[in-house]
Amino acid sequence: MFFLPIKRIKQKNESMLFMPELPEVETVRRAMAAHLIGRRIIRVQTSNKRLREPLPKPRLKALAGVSFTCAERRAKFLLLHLDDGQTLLVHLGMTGNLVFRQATEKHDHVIFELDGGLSLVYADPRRFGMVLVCSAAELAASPYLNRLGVEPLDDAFNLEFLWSHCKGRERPIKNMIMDSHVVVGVGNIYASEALFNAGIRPTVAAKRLSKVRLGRLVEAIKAVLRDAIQAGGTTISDYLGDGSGGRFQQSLAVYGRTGQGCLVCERPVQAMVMAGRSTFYCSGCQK
DNA sequence: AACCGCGCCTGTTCGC
DNA sequence: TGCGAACAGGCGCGGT
Repeated sequence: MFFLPIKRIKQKNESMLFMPELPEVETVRRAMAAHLIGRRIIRVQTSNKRLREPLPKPRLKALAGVSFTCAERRAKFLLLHLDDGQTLLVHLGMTGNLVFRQATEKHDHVIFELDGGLSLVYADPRRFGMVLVCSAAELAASPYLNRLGVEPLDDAFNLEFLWSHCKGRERPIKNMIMDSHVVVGVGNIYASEALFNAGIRPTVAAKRLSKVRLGRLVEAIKAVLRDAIQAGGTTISDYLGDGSGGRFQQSLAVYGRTGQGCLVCERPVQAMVMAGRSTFYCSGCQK
């Protein structure tokens, strides 16, 4: 039994909040690839709660007897392929988690009892996530997957790509990089962090940014996501070793640090709301 | 066409 | 002290 390393964000009050972004989802995918593939489902139990989509209970329960063959990630979706040709399409939403454990907890929504006595649990207190069963045809036609932008860590996400999207666009650069039809997996936290690292103020109109600065932003996005995945991957081996449930913690330069000194220039970190989302930046380091 | 704001959810924290 | 409001955010959708 082990725990998955979901990043915990420190709030003003020192309490912690789960927030799966792309690095966390990739970390979960790697854990599934390592420990779920090849296992057979003995029985499936579900809650009666509605997630983002209603749970397909009959189709979930009908999975008894099939085995997991492959774990993929697309954006923040997990694609857990099965040997009957179907795929579990899982999104962790804001508070979802896939974890191996025996004891049932309050917010468990799907429990896959596996051969070997292990259980895989989908838990999600705020129920922003989803667990769907898709045939190959349904997966290929899925509206959730079809309109997604490029993967930020793919070569296709590069300066030319971002520049072509920013050209002539009035919208703020933060909204642009958080638009999943453009580039996927850049959530609210990493958007603020990447813009800080690139020295770009989140409010700047996309079309005002030079190619040089957009190039810095592309690299900052890739770097912050790569670093976070690296850290998540490190903790996986840790908690497998001693079962202590290691937690991946990201050191954040601006996110959630309103009023605290910038780590570079010591000016107080500014907070504002953009497109309904809290946004953080340093007025000294970001222009 | 481009792009913003809303609503879904619950646990935690804040203010009165 | 108790209770309601505010807040956290991914993402599709409706509206401008």
